[in-house]
Amino acid sequence: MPTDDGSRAGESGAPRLGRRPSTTQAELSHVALTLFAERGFEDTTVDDIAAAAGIGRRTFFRYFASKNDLPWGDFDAQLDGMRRHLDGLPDDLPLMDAVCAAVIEFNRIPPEEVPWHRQRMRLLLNVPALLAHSTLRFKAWRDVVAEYAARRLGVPADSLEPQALAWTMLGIALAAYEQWLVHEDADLSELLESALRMLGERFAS
Amino acid sequence: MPTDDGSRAGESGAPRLGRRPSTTQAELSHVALTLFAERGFEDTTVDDIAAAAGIGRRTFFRYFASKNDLPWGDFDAQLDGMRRHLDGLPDDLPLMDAVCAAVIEFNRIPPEEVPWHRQRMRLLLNVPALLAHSTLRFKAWRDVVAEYAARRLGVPADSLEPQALAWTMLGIALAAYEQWLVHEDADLSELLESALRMLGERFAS
DNA sequence: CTTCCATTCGGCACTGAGTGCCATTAGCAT
DNA sequence: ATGCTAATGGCACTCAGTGCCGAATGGAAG
Repeated sequence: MPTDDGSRAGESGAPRLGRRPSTTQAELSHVALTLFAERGFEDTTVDDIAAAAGIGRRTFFRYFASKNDLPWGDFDAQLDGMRRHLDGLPDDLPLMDAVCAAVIEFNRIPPEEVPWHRQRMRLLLNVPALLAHSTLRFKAWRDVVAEYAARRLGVPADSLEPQALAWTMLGIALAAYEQWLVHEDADLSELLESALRMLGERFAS
Repeated sequence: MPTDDGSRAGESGAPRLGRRPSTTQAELSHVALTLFAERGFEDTTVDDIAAAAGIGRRTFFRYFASKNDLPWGDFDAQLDGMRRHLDGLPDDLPLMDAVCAAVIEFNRIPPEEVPWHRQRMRLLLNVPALLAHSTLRFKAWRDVVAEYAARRLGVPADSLEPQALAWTMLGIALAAYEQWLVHEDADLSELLESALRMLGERFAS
């Protein structure tokens, strides 16, 4: 999901009432990522970003609740995608297979967006403040997995089994991401598959 | 490790030079936890804590790098303990068994400290700011696991297999903790064992 | 075109975390 | 007393985030 610059009119059939927004989340995110790449995350202030985007500092905080949210873009939309993908899977597919497939599918990225995604993830996993903040997003991700697992297992989503499973899948995904960031030529999907396979073998013993 | 109030002299055989510290990490942590229990984490300022402890605000930040570090106490010492425990295990014990044993051992807590530990963990896992900050501590925990696994497997500690394993163990531990916090009468060790067993069974299929 | 209304903008002032600087204080040794 | 060492804590500063409120913008109704 690259910055959808240009036409920022579309939207749903709402009659459009009142003053129109002067920018977009994606636009701001794009501007900020560029600044972060130049000066680094810590050395870029919210004032810098607002100024570069041509808006007031106060306005910035109407588009993003915090500076830490900038690299995440529309994560919730992604989550909805994964939720739908999971719900669309046949119930006779073994639970682990389903979850693994969803994780791999969720992290499939078009080749042309790989560089952007790499930069974003490098920021998220390497800047301490962002890594810390990520926890809150990861929780939302885990909830998607846990809720699916809970449905399949016929138990509450906050019970041990779905929760443990969700944590495990997150761990696997992040371990794969860390490898992906280190090895420029690596393929994320392959790393994920390999990590998932490894876990199965290790636990089977 | 409750607050070691009273005699704050002991230490090693250092000749003690210069002015003595006017308080301790444990003391501050204790004061803060009490305030958090009364007013909540967000509504307790660092000024409040410093005032309650009878020190200057500036001094507070010489004992703790941030307000978020207060509930963690001497986590590094705990980590050293786990590291030593792992290194002391026989090499013919299967890797997974060793790691599982260490996780359970690491989270064994004396019955009299259970209430305190519960309050601390409830804070850490329920207050968003603390949960986010926890990520950084969890990373140190994961590194201990990953380094042990790496040694046993004869691969670099930052390679996929140890990292994925470390993430998984963390996830299991936290899933167990969440259950423990919800169920007043639950036993943490049993929850951990049950979660670990579950993961094995699920992956074995 | 004017008026009304919804919605966004953005300045201002404020809180609170965290930091650098530095003079002051407390303990120990000579 | 003098000197050395280490901890203290006040002060001023930066920056993230928030509440308040008037100003700007654009569509719709008159």
